Amino acid sequence: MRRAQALRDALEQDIVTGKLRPGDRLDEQSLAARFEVSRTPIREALMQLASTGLVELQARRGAFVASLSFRDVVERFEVMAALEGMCGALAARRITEPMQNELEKAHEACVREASQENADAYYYANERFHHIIYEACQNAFLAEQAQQLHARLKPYRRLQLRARSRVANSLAEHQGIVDAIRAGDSDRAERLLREHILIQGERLADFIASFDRAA
Amino acid sequence: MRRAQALRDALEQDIVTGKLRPGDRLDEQSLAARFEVSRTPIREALMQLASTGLVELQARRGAFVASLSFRDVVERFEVMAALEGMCGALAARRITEPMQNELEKAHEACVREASQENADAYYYANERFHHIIYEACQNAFLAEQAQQLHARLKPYRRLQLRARSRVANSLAEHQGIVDAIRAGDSDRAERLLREHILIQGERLADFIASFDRAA
DNA sequence: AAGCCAATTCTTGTATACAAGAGCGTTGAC
DNA sequence: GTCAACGCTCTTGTATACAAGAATTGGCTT
Repeated sequence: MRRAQALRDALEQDIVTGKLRPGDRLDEQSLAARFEVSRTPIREALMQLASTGLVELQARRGAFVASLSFRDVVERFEVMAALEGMCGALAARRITEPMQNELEKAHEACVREASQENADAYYYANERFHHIIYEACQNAFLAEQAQQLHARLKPYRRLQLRARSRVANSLAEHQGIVDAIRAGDSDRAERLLREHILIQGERLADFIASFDRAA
Repeated sequence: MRRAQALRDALEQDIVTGKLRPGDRLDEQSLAARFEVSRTPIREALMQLASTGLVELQARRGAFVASLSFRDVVERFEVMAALEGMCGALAARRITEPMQNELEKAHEACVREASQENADAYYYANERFHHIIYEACQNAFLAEQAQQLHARLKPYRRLQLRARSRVANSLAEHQGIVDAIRAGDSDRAERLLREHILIQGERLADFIASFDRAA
């Protein structure tokens, strides 16, 4: 009945949306009761989530919603930068004409949404822009890895979009990336994409630092 | 009793060493009988292996030793190149003095083993060299990702070491990498390491191509 | 009164029993 | 003789029962 898969998605949703918060204990029995299944599929779902890093399993102590330290997050942004840079470099060499068109349309959508001042809509347009680059690199494994890490960093990426100026800068960076890919300039595409991500990490660091000072 | 973990390691060993071959069916009952445990920890181990990509789970059809297509392997070498490049770039900026010394000793060990014509010993010396670079980047997540992919590519990397000239070239490349890291030249370290890996992918492609022609 | 030890309880980890779907073989009909 | 359909078996997926370790609480000692 493939229940475990559905459970995995449900729990993932709860974690990403913040319904379950970092550090929360994930008791097998309670979850089993809540979803009206036995502990077996619950355990499967938890292990799958652990493999993606959303959940932390402590031996004989149970499962907890993973809480990334500041350092953990910065480290992941660094890796994300490397992966996206590689995607960009490969995309610049390998992108197909239809994909290039899609990329430019996605960029235009970002510009449109940014002017509407709708943070959520802009976020999704931005997400689509990046996903197209992942696909365009013609390396399914790389695309999958990039997408997985992208998803993992989702809650942290949203934080730093709140700064108004960041959106404007982000759009300018996107334009440069689109241009580099269209020109087939893989070195420039890689460098721009990598910086685009690293800047996000730095902005996040600023945000957290200011938060810490306020507290 | 944490049996699942031990089972995972045992199966992983069997797969990496070739005792279990790509495409082999992993029957839960047989494995349970062989390891004298119930199916439950076997299933846990299989799912963990699936998350690392060593095993492929087909719904309601069971587990199989994952067989990577030629394309899959090339894709993974591309990603490995990006990750190792990043490790090198960060290591050049962040490596500590003791780590630098360890790296140079590891390189010397490679040179020594290469002259002995002992393929296995060289392989392990080479592995240690790369692991030191992973650790030296001071990014635990990146190091973990690199190590995991490195392990996954192990069987394929060994293939291309058979060409004698490859070992000599590999040593020369290592020397360049050591120098770049010592000099703190992150761009050069990144480029050299990336090429070092991409060359392996290409040599492997040559090897497979020649194998296909012979067949 | 405070701290430590022990016992009980609660939770995870494993075994076994049961359900359901997929594959395969056999048999019957054309 | 061949093809198709039905049923059986074998395997996975889920539920439940049992074992073992961890935490907490209560009592005892200092």
